[in-house]
Amino acid sequence: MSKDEEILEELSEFFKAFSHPVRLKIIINLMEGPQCVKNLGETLDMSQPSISQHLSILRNKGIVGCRREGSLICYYIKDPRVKKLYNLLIKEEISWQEKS
Amino acid sequence: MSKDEEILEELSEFFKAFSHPVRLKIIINLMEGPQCVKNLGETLDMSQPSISQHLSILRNKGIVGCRREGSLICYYIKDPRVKKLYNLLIKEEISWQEKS
DNA sequence: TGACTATATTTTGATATAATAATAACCTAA
DNA sequence: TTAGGTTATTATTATATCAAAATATAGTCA
Repeated sequence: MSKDEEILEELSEFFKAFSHPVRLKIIINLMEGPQCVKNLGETLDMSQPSISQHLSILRNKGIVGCRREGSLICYYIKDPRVKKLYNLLIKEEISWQEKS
Repeated sequence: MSKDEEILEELSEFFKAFSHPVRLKIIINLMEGPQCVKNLGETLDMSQPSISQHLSILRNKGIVGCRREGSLICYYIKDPRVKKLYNLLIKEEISWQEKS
């Protein structure tokens, strides 16, 4: 695969991370700060395995990172492009998320 | 479906448009100006039905629009978010596309 | 009208993704 | 070490997406 094709592959994989409403929700939540899986599950009212699966997709793409904190595992936004994308296109659409 | 969920659905569908390398290529080409299907097919070296299928996906999401010009059908970027996204995240990655 | 060019749609089979349930792994604290 | 809480993985099934081929549609021009 040529260098150019690799770039397009990587970019399309990046966007694929945002192409599922649940993953969008997760990313939006993490934009407010690191969160443990348990909190995410409660906030989003979803089953633990489902959250965990979507987190593993985001992790494999390098979109998020995680660290253990005691008995919890904390996820955070890792890819700097996420913040840019969030500010440019996502933030303005999700008025319900606005923090004063 | 709640209003919020609809917004997330729409956003994720938008990003899904960018989650395939061929569609990225098409979008990048259209960012340089409207193109007919034939030109796209030649530029990207792909079969006509394949181009046409991806174009129809982009059309259904409102990402691109098209108009007939004589015997050709011309596609163009329609969704204003595309330009923002292109300038923010795509342009800088695709050095091979640079126009002097 | 008929032939030709350009584009779209449909169908099929292969592959990827998704949701759910079940289970495993890992930490902490008693 | 055992129990309980937290997270990850696996397996299964359903669904969606993809590529390729075949076919259909629509416009143009002789």
